[in-house]
Amino acid sequence: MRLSKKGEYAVRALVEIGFESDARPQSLIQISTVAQRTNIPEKFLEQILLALRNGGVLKSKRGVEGGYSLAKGPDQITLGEVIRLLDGPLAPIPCVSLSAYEKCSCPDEASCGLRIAMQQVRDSIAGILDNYKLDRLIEEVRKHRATQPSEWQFDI
Amino acid sequence: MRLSKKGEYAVRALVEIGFESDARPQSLIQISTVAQRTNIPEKFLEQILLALRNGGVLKSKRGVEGGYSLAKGPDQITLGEVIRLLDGPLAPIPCVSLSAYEKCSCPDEASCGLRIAMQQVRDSIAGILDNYKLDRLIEEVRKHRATQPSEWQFDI
DNA sequence: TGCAATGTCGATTGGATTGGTCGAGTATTT
DNA sequence: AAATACTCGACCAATCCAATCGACATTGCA
Repeated sequence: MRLSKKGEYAVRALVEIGFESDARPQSLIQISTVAQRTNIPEKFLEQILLALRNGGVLKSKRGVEGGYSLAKGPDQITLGEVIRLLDGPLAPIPCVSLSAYEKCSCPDEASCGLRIAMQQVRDSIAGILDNYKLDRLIEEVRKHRATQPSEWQFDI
Repeated sequence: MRLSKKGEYAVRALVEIGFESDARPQSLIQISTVAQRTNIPEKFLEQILLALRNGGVLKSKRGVEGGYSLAKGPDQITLGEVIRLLDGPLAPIPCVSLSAYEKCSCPDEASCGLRIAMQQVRDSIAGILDNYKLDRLIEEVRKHRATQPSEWQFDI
């Protein structure tokens, strides 16, 4: 039932990128900068940002003065979307997944108790994460950094 | 965010064992029988039942005519307890786990957005699974088997 | 007493996943 | 052309997952 490092890093990195473009709109931020500020291994972060880009959450520009920025407003990026992109389906068991449904071994899904319980779990996780938007996380960090001028940078 | 086979099998096996002792109180049921009825590999099931026994969910009797039975009433066994026993903490990230707390890398947990979101997820998962009791699952199977005299036995 | 049925337990295994690294590309700007 | 970035694929060690094996301990019964 765990969130992987990839998923965790993705969220932390997105907050950093979103925070940046909140402060200076249209600005790009480089992998290496994000890596330093968040303390995420650079080459690992590279993979993660690439996945986010391919998933339509980030956009990138190559070459000198290149970098990453959000592909859409931080009010349109949900934790659910991000975590699914890096960690796969939220459902604890494939027979209750909408995005990656797979039949399980019980003969009658409708009456399978385990399935009914896991269905509830899935709905509840998705209900939370699909409504938790990036702007909310950025706002929290903004407040926090305003009062505590971040001795560390990696604080989401 | 997934439930392992161990967790899944544990629940399926417990329903079978609980169903049996519901039908014939005080009766014991052998690993091999549970394995056949649930279609779980016998040696793998052995490990699982042992863990459930050591966790106080099952009790066992050795030797001829031995077997397993529930260590307490099916109304006192929750899915949360069972899944924690086999799969570890429910929390998606250790910094929101009650049973296995571990500090994460953000300097201020109280204002960490990711943590706040995951806290909600944890509470909601635990809220569901810690209130979902075995008797409810057994009841569902009982109803189902009454109407459909189980061509398959492994149907939870 | 002996033996067969049963649970107990530790070791091992093959494969997948996780977390991460490396190095050679390719695009873009100056 | 050179410098700066992102892109992409291969690789790696460690861990976990699912399952299997073999030896052993306990019990009931003949």
